[in-house]
Amino acid sequence: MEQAVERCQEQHVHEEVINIVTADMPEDEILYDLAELYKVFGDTTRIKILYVLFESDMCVCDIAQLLNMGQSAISHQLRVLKQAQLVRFRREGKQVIYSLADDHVRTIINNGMEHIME
Amino acid sequence: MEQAVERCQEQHVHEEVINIVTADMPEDEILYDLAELYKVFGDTTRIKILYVLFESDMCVCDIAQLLNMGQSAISHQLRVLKQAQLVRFRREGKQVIYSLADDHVRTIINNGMEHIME
DNA sequence: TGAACATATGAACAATAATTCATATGAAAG
DNA sequence: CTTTCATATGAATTATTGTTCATATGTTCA
Repeated sequence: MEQAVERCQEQHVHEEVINIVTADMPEDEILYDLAELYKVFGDTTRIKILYVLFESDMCVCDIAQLLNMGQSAISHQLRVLKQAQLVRFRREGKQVIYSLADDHVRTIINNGMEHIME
Repeated sequence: MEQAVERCQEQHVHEEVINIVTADMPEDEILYDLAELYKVFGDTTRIKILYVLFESDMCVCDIAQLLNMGQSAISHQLRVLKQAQLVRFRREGKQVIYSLADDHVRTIINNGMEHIME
């Protein structure tokens, strides 16, 4: 991660710009969290799970069935989604029902859709 | 990727829901593209590059310098951003100047920010 | 309490990806 | 046309991640 500063022969950015960039760049921790969030969206299986949950709360087993995947794989991915606070869950008897955490999920996915649909 | 269908003892989702989910789920290719797009945002270095370009168009060397990273690493990541159509570039003499492709980038990043800032 | 079902979890393996190093390409200036 | 500077690219290495398999946890019902 550490690296010697590389420098153009002549510097091209104005001092002013450097100051603005440095001032506006969020803390490393925030940038890290942001990247972590997008990583969560960066997997087809998880995207599919979210799409399923757009329509209806659902138990693990039914999600696995709908996506034609193993229960364990879905469970692992649900954990990732849970940690990112994108889904919530409640127990109902033997089952665990998952649902979307909030509407950010829809917003974020829709924005992505817009971009790739150009 | 292929997997035997796993099925709950009793099926819990209504037939109706299955139909809706199946109807509303985008093509696999689209879901793949969507995941690919988010993967691009899912890396701190690329997020930083985008933040830098929010403020000003910039050559590779200056980006590397601002982020205190190697020229090669930045160049590799710019290629990824370029492929995702998130940045554009133009040649100016010996330098290659990169800039944001469009405003989706800001929108997407801002949405992510909102989520993690809760 | 024990059997059956639903889910979670840890280890292992395969696949991806980020950075570095070395080098190639390409432009400009002498 | 040769040197220098800016960038791109391929190979190698290390780190990360998704899925599977086996098994543990936890709930219900007989």
